[in-house]
Amino acid sequence: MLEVLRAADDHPTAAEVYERVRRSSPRIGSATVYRTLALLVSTGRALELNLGDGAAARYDANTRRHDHAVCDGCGRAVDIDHPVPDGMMAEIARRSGFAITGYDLQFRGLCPDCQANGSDPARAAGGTGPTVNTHAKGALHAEA
Amino acid sequence: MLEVLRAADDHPTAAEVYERVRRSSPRIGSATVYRTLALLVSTGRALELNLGDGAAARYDANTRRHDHAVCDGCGRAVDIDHPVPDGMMAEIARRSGFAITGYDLQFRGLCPDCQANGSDPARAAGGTGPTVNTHAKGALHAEA
DNA sequence: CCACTGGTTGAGAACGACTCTCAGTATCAC
DNA sequence: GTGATACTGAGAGTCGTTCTCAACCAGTGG
Repeated sequence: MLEVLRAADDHPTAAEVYERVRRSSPRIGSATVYRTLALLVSTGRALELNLGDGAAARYDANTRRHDHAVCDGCGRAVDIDHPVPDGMMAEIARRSGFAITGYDLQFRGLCPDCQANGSDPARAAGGTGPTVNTHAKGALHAEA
Repeated sequence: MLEVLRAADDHPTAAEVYERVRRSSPRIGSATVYRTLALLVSTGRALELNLGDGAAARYDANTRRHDHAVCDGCGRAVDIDHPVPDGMMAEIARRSGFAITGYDLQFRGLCPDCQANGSDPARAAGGTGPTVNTHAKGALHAEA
């Protein structure tokens, strides 16, 4: 199961992981996939991502701290490695009174493929992309 | 409905909005609440938030661009107004190739109340907080 | 070899959040 | 009043996820 996750360069949902694992172990059940995924996350061997489109959680075998850029066109998510400056964290902790332990940053926009395919492609570059319309929710926090 | 949202200084879920609206309009149905909420979001009069704990979406009548700090203890979310520097956006756009239209930033940690009530309070300060255990998912991306 | 124990599994039911469908109702112009 | 149109509430349906439970398995002791 970890192998499946490591082999995936996209960020598969639990359902996608289930489907891929089933190719090698056809008798596996979805409960086992969810259980194992939760175990991997709790032992720090995988990361669970909520990419804010209200759709299913996604999983990532890259456990280093990193953020994501999510395409409003095809739903694809790519890794971003560009930490928020410590000074900003400290400033926010000071202003809010919170003891900040971590953060979660996602950028929204159009991936290079969707930019090339027009400004509002109908998930042209997809493949494993979700089927929900992420535009309504994708507008969340966006200020073009 | 907008009034209910504006009167709320927390970030109510759709179910909480439904419950509050029902006090003044007892015959309203949940479908109408979801429809109206979606309308408010699409016309830019409210913001929909996915606070990454896998729970229900939350709504916010504060439509200015802002971020949130979410308490791992009680689930409370407070507004943060501290934009990511433009230079960082440009750098990420350049490196990823994305046309970035917006972003979504959440900090995780313990709110002042939960810090005062011990390091792992059983949602002591709650009230309208969600009932799910956000710790498993709260660990998402956190590096204490 | 067999019985027992404890952990893991798969199937399917259950759950919560959300969306869809559809009949009923209100509103409007005529 | 009549018909067209839009909106509403109730409830069923969908989707992602979790729970339940019987079946299975490995290990242990006899």
